[in-house]
Amino acid sequence: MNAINDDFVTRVLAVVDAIPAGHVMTYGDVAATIGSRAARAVGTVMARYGSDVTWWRVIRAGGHPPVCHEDQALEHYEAESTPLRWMPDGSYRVDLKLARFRPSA
DNA sequence: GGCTTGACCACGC
DNA sequence: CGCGTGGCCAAGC
Repeated sequence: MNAINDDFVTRVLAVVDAIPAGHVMTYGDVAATIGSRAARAVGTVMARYGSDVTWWRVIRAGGHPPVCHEDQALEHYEAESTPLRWMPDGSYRVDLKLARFRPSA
């Protein structure tokens, strides 16, 4: 589209920033949205530049947020009313069926 | 130039 | 989506 977003990192940040409150996207979906399959690269970018975006709206395909940030993300999910699914062993996961945001639709 | 790392995904059990 | 294995892609050295 534009030359202002020709950086891989900038595209990821733009997609994440486009996710509305209460919705989440998987790394693979973000990668596919920018026209790539580099789900891992998306995560790496988030780890470096995620401080400037709503990184908690980007999770894995299993519905589990970053291993070192699950408690941080949880507080954001409660604040954004994101649908959560609590597991019997005390853990939780985002309800992808309800919270998964699709830019294609 | 190539090798290693990484907030991953799809598939099989 | 419980767990383990292989593979794709991009950035850093």
